[in-house]
Amino acid sequence: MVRKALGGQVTPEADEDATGTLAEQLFHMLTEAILQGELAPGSKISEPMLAQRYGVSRGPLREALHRLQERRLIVRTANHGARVVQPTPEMLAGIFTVREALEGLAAREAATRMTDDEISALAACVRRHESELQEWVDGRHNALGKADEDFHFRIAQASRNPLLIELLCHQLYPLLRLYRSRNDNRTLRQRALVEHQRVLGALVDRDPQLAELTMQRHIASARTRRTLALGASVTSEDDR
Amino acid sequence: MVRKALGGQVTPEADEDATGTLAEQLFHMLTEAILQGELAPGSKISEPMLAQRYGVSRGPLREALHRLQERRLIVRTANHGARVVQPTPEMLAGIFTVREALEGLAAREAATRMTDDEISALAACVRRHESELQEWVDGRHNALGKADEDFHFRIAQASRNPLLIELLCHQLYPLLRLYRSRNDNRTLRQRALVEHQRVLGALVDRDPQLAELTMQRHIASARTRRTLALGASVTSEDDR
DNA sequence: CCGGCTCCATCTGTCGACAGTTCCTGCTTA
DNA sequence: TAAGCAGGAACTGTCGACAGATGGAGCCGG
Repeated sequence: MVRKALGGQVTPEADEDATGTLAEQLFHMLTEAILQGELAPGSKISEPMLAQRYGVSRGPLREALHRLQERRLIVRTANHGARVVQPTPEMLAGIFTVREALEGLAAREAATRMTDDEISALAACVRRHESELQEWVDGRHNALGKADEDFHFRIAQASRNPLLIELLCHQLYPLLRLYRSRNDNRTLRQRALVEHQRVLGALVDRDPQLAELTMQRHIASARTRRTLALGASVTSEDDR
Repeated sequence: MVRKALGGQVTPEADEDATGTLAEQLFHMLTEAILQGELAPGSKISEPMLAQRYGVSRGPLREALHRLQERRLIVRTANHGARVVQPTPEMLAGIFTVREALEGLAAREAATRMTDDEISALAACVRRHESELQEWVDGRHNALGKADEDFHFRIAQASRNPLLIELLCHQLYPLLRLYRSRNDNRTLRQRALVEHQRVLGALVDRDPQLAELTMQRHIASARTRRTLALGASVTSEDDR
């Protein structure tokens, strides 16, 4: 009956979802809606509108909104309502700076804590990434983005640090998806693959220092790519 | 009448507090109550009881609880209620590991971004710490703890990274206060003062690398002190 | 023609009440 | 006597409704 009664172990894949309570479901639905772009960045969130749209009352909806506020996906001002967060280049740079530190830490910890099975799974993940890159078809970049995220997700899990896992997987990665748009071309992904292989190699060698360094350089490389590609994304979009 | 009617500019210092809305007030009150120990770690939270205690309805209270859940100060399970988070030595170690990375990053960024005035203020903070240490009186460790936190708080602010500031000041530092108990003696605080002076020196020299390293060593040193002092606090773990 | 004021529609914040579930208590029965 | 079951009390989850506040439309005066 109880689904997450376990105390200290973290299931590597199973995300919490469909927990039964409406507020929980709404929280996940709204998170996806924001990250998918269904709720436009900067747009105002009307509680009655959303309540009708999802067929629920305003009570659970407001509870979900308060959680989204803590996740920095929406901004609430008293008596003015909530707005979807507006991504800025400065915030993106800040996210990558923090990510470089945290993912480097995760890779360093993973180098000593990862099991052989997990390393094998990670290697398979990289190979899948590679094969997907060979049979490239435009319009599939969505699946590729997931393969990339899966790589980082597995390393975060292998750090065995619940707080670090939470910060990376549940806070930084979602925020990054706000910026993940049409800036994935083949050259960049090939570059990312090479860097992933380097990190994997360091993990196979159980070399914490090298794992941290290769991961940090990978994030830094991704930052320059992302910020450069973001140059033309000045959205003139706004509504009040 | 309108308190924060401005639209696009964010006030650099003013923290949200006493916003008028009950859910917001409750969120801060409950945060303080948990961190102060008024709500015992691991204890169950009864919504009707808390609602009566603060003289509000369950609606705003539940909204505040959902925010606390995202801050990892309480744990909620569906249809079972909420419990104040139970600190564990493993979690403490994880917090310090993350903190070492993030505060090192903050110190590195602060070395180049901090203004001269901010450095002066930080130096004054360290001197105040020093003078308080000289006129030591037992029972005042609470004020000293604030002085220490103020030091790290200022450096975090000087990183100019909103996400980093949020993670450190609003997530990690509160979590740390859960463990801050009666383990502050004079020798340890003297040691901390010396380390603070080293970090300050690196910042005065505008040396990012040295600032990061001294801060990381300071956190690591604090970790060993804290975890050692925590040896006897093995609370009999159970619930449910 | 434009600036300011008034009134109103809408929304957010808050409350009380109802339904479903869980846990505890007490009784029944082997 | 102990295990199992039924009943009820209390709590969580959810909903609809009311009060205060905000923003805008429209009117009036300069």
